[in-house]
Amino acid sequence: MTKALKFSILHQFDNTLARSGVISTPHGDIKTPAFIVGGTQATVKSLTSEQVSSLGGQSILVNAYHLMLRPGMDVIKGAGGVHKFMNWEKPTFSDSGGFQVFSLGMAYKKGIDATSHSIKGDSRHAVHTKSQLAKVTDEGVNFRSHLDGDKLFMTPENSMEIQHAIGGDIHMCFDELTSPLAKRDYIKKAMDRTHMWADRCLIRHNQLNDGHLANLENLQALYGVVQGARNEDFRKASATFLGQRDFDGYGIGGVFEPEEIPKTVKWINEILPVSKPRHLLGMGSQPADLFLGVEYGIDTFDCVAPTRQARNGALFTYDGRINIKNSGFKNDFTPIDTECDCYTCQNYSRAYVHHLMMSNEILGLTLASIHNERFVVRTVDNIRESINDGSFFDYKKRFLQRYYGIRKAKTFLLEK
RNA sequence: GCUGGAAUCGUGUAGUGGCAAUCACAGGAGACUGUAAAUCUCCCGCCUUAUGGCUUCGUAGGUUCGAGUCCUACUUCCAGCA
Repeated sequence: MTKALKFSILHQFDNTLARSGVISTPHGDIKTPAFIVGGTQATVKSLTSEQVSSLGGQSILVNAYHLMLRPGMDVIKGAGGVHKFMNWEKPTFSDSGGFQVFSLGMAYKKGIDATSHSIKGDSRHAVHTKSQLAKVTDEGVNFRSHLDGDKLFMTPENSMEIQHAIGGDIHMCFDELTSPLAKRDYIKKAMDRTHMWADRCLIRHNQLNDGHLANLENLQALYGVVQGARNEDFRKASATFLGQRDFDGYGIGGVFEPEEIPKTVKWINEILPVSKPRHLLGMGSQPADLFLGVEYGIDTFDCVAPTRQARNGALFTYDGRINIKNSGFKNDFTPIDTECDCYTCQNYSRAYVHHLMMSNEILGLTLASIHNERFVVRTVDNIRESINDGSFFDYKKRFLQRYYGIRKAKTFLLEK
């Protein structure tokens, strides 16, 4: 059977799960490990597609739920697919809407802090609110549009139909994440449902791909998505179940805490077929996530944090994160990072970006986003090179010690 | 000069006899991980670790148990009239 996606491993790093390779799609290649840029609504917020390309972005991830609501599939089809719609010719991932089952469902207005798996003090009572916008059944998910309250029903099948209409290269199965507060029984139930949905996604996906056989450039790929929260037995069961299916690759979903990355990813990647690419969904807001993910076998990441944090003033430097809005930068005429090769650092100062952010000027969002996205993309590119030339652990140690300080970096360097 | 009005946090305001300091902006700091996010949280008179103490409604008096609030004078500003 003709496949939409080909994955070639170039280097398998000794005694680890880390590897480098190339994912080939109808819209070109992705050198892995790679950082996939978050472009939820068919836009990387504040950046043109040309800017994303210029900063080294190899691929963008768009979202089925958001694009279904607005502008709607008729518009995307009318444009000739998402690549033409947003003038992005490179490989494109699409997400299924599964994350919105979580963020508009269990997590909706409950103050659930994904990074602390706890409930923020003042909103404790909000656990009992019934205002969530998504309710899950085996058949699918009842949504209320977050835009206008409209009733929607999303299923594994129509998620695949939407993703095929969007016309990206790599799709995700429609899945169900569980709240960090969920009980073991529910985590199992959601995982089993995710598996059942994965089989339904695969069937519908193959039907839709059959319709593309006349023009092989339209063939699209599908990743199964591993769930199971923080439970080792569930994660391994999920990897086993999905690993036996004929997916083009795998997404790892439902990881919330950076500390979970090494062990969770290791449990899974020791089981998933070595020959298929693995994508860590939604993680990668700080350098340690990227190094540890790769070390334990991740090939691609996506994360909206670099652009979101940039819009809010938190910028990466090799010496740690800075908040460019802080008053100390008012008269600082040096670049955000003197070693950074991004467009912003080559042309503008901290004082200027500070001024733009304080004045709520939209150019500030763009310059800050270019810098952060370039910083993360370059970091993963450098990690890839370090795998190819055998210097991964040296590079990891040097980078993390400088970024976090020697003491904090130990946490990440002890992992094995 | 006359008449009327006004004066409260850095700024604009709320408070019209009962523990002054509401709201917004400006400012200070923090958070953000498959984007309900150019959003959210905290601080923002002074001293403080404070759940603590102190100060303060243009100035000076007065009325009252009690005044940012009522009365008198003054100062400054605004409007109108000369």
